[in-house]
Amino acid sequence: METFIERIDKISLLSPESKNAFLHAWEEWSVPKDHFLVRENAVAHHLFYIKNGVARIYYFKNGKEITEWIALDNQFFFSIISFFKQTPSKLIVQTIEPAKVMGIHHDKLMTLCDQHHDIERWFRKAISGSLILSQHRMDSIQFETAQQRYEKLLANNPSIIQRVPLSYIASFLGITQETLSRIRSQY
Amino acid sequence: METFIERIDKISLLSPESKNAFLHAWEEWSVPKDHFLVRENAVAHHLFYIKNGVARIYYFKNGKEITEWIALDNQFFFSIISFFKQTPSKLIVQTIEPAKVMGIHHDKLMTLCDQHHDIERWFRKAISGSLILSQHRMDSIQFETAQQRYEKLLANNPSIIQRVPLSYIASFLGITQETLSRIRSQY
DNA sequence: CGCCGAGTTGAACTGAATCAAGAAACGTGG
DNA sequence: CCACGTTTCTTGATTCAGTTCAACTCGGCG
Repeated sequence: METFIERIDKISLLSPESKNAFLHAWEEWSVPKDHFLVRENAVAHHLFYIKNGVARIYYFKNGKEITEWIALDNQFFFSIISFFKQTPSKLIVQTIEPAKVMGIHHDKLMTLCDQHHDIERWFRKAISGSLILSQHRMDSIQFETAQQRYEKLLANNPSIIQRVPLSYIASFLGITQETLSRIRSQY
Repeated sequence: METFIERIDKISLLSPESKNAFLHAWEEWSVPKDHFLVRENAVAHHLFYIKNGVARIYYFKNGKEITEWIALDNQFFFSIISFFKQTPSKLIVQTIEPAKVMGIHHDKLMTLCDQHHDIERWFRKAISGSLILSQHRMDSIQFETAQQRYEKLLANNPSIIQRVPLSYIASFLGITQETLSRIRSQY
């Protein structure tokens, strides 16, 4: 299994000193199911990494939950707009399984970016990766059918079906629960 | 009118030396209407800034043109995935009006990012901005109706209607030309 | 046992796409 | 400056993927 350090190195290599400073800046929490990492209308102070477990990012739109992201083991995730702008947002970040979560505080990360050029580079590359992901997701939502999106999810992430309620997955795919149910019944 | 330097400063301030090195790294071209800045299946070597004129980013999907972005005066724009990965892509970047365009070569920018911490920071912040934009656009495509998207475009960018053919705008909004025409006829 | 939340199924509806003609605007050569 | 062809835009009829609303099934658990 991939470790946190391997995951960091994969994005961009750091000097030993930077790496040391960087790793010490992360906190680690063991949290139960349904634990809030960021509450509604709060500022997202942390960039997260989920070591194991599942978390999701969602919000309420006309009284309905919209799941914007689901993060499984060994993924970085954060409430993008709130974290960058350091302003409150509707987005809620919550675990949906007991989880081991790492987090680095925004201010701490900014300080480290100022002090260590290679951490700044690391962060720049991490964000580039998010931007690429975001573009792919947009393309998927705009041009793929519900069925295609579901199949892609299955292919890339088979375990998600066992671990995440159908309603969250549907919303994450940008469709209703009923539609997802109908798609699944075809198999 | 906003200058190139003001636009750079707005993203993140640079030291005088860095700014000098940075500004000298940009090339400037005066190009006619319909000039290719990046051709199909080519690698996007440049990050662009359009001083005046209009450019668009598009590609062919099942024989049809899909307009992914339209850049008007004083905007940065680039073929995101191709530029970051430095791999060929279907995306074509082309002017649709005579334009004054600035561009910085990928390798040059990477070198400057290595040499100047504050240029690295500048780039990081620029990308964060793109990521925020990308998130907003995704939200818009997923939840807003064609009408709402059109009205928002009108509000944010009234001049675009005079300067860009309807078919490009429709595709940029993620709808067909016919639908856009029907929306417009309601006024 | 009976309830309760998660998932399924059915029928009607809808926003937008598609396909197919027309109408307007545009520019190029006579 | 007009005629002609081409491109751009509009209008109409039909179709479709997915939503909505409502009822129903199933498995677990107090």
